[in-house]
Amino acid sequence: MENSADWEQKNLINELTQGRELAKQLQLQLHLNLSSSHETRELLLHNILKSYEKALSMLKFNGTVAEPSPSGVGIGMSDSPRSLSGSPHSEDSDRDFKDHERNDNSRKRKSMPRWTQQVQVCPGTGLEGPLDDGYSWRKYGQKDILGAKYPRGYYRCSHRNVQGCLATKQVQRSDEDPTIFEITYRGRHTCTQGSLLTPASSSPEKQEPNTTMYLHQQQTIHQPQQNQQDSQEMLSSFRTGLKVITEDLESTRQQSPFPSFYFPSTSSIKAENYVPSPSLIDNNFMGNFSPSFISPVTSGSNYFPVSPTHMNRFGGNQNLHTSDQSDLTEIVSAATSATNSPTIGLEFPFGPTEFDPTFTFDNPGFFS
DNA sequence: TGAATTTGACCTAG
DNA sequence: CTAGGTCAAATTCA
Repeated sequence: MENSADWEQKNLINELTQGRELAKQLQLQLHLNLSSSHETRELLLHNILKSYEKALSMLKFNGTVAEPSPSGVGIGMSDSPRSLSGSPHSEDSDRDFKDHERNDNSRKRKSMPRWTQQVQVCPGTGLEGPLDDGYSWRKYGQKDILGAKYPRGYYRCSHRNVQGCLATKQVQRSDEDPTIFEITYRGRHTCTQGSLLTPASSSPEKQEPNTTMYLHQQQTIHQPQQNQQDSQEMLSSFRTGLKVITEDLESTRQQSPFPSFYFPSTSSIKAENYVPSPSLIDNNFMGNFSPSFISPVTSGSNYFPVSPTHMNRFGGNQNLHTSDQSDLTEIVSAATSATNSPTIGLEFPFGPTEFDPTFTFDNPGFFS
């Protein structure tokens, strides 16, 4: 496994290097076409370069240091899927079956991709709670978190039993700004939820009353590799407002060297869990992941106020992404970076008009 | 009545 | 040992 991981890592680096080169080329092109409006593009290019470089260094670093886990290709995360090694067995006396199940879950839990999304709701609406991301979730627990003012809610896909979908999410309200909810998704949906196409409408979720409540949304991706659901989730994010903080990078995607568009991500990279397990990759994660996310860290959070209208349109056009969620990912990262950068017009792969291109990037200092 | 949520206990990782 | 995450019985809701 380590070999494969190592291999993946190399590919990743290779990929990133290419991306960097491409960015450089673009930069050159820009120089040739000196047009005022392109200045911002140049800035973006710089960001891209920086992002790639940082990612590269990170990957290299991790490659040599952390990587014991089978799936852990990347960033040094503390989670070793196998760390469960010895404990569980010794104790199953009473809970045999439970144990099995639990072990299984734990294992998967750890190796599952994880990404965070922050959503801000409008205080005035009186609506509170996480928003609907198009999937139906069932709450299975709540826990007070140390240092957090509000408890964290644990949800799992309601199709878990029926379709064995292991996707889960955690919803944590920000103590500083109660209107902001941080939603951490884990695992991908293996179920076929029609709700994706028909968002909240049919969703049983009561936590989220209406999409109109969200003003902003931010997303932090800890792990790339997702499938449609990811993109869909992201899409839904866009649907509402959006803000994304792309954070991790994984760049496992090896096939498409270049995404339809790149963006420097200004967000912070947390790289907490990074586990591109072969199986996942197999599934097709890699195929669609765009490196655009490799972003250096920037702490800020940026919000994208998007009008409901746009969002709706967004949601309504999900089919556009059926085959390539990387677009979304990219979009997401773009958005993220966008939030911090100077005014720039974004062009989304699926059509500029779908998403309000009037973003204003206000990037104070890029990442550095 | 069935389904979803709540809640306290249990388990695991760090 | 502690905090986070999950389970499952009890409770609530539609």
